[in-house]
Amino acid sequence: MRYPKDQKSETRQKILTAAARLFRENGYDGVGVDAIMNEAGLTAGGFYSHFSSKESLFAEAMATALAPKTRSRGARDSSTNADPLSALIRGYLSRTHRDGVGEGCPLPALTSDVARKSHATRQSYERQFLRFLNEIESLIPDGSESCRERSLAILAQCVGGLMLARAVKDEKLSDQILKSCRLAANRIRKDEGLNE
Amino acid sequence: MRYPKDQKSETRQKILTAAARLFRENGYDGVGVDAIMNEAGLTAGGFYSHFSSKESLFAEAMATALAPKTRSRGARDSSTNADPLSALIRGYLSRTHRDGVGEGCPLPALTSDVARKSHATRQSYERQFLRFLNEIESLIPDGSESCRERSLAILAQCVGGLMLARAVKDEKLSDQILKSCRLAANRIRKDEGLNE
DNA sequence: TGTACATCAGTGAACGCGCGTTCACTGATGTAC
DNA sequence: TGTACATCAGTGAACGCGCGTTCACTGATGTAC
Repeated sequence: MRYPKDQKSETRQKILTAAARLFRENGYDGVGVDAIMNEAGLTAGGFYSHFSSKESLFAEAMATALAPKTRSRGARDSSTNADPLSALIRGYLSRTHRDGVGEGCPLPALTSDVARKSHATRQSYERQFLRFLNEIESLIPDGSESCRERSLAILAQCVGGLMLARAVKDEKLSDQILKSCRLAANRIRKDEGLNE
Repeated sequence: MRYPKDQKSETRQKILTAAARLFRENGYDGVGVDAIMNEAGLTAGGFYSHFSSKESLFAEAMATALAPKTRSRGARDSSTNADPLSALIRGYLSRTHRDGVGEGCPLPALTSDVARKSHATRQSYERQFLRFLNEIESLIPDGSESCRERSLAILAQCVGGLMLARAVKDEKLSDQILKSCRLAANRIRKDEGLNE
């Protein structure tokens, strides 16, 4: 059957959304093309009229997961605390974000997968990485010393902390990890510079 | 043929060593039992007289990689700096450690794999994680405030930083990540407490 | 001391299964006349 | 306006391959006598 115009791009988007969630939850090797297509309400065979390979879908799905809808990466609360970077840190290193792998930031979930993939995939990853990094940097008051260094340290603190909090099964310990990393990341945020 | 006594445990050790390296380099799904056995100088069939499954080998190999020989986890230099925790941080977040995945700390390389494995595997991981955490904590001067919090934050900073430094292909950026995380981790080490 | 036998670490072929990918086909819609 | 045809998103079966695991077998060494 021939489908209404725009249906193809909608389908493509559905596949991307399904893939972005399933990859985050199960890793690259943990989901098959079949499962992704089923999740999108389709059958496996149609996949290759939208994407050239599983890996290229993976690269696009990573970008989808990291890029747009400001909601992602751990619900940012609009609570009392006025500082937007502090709010981002609190949202990122929250229980909600920890328990919502499928909707969360792809960096803790997929970075080690990416590191073993092709040049093109890694390049795409790096673009998204830099975009996120710049977002953090833009939230540090202008003119502060060593903005870039502090952004990198905060990002690594967040990514490492969330990944470890997810891997550990003792919930007390997991909560401790989140809390310690929140404190440390905020310390970096507030300090004027990192140099001793 | 029947082999000299002690040969079996030596073989077992060879398999573990090979697995520990190959898993770190390629991830759980990136190496087969076949490749591991070949690396150990054996054929695939013999595997199951040493281990009950690939996953149980994985759990033991993680422990092997994280546990003993004080050399691991990024060569600790015995350089000018006297403080042992500072030396650990410098070694961990070094180019050498970044470029030597196969001999380095398994946490940045294998944590996301572990998070998707069975209860037993995760439990084994958690024991090793705590052991490493205690090692860091023991290097913080006694009586300092919030030792545990600071150890956790330092560990997450190290693990996250190394993982990101490896994933990024721009070497300048990768070096920047290492340096920023070194500074941040040392800042946490030196500060008396994390609470504001 | 010498001989026959039991052991069992390791071999290598085979198995079954799942996965990424391909392909001939379908059939509702858009288009040409 | 109506009819015949072309299109092409999606189907579903099939393919080839690699992987984890199994198993009958091998043969050098240890042990019993």
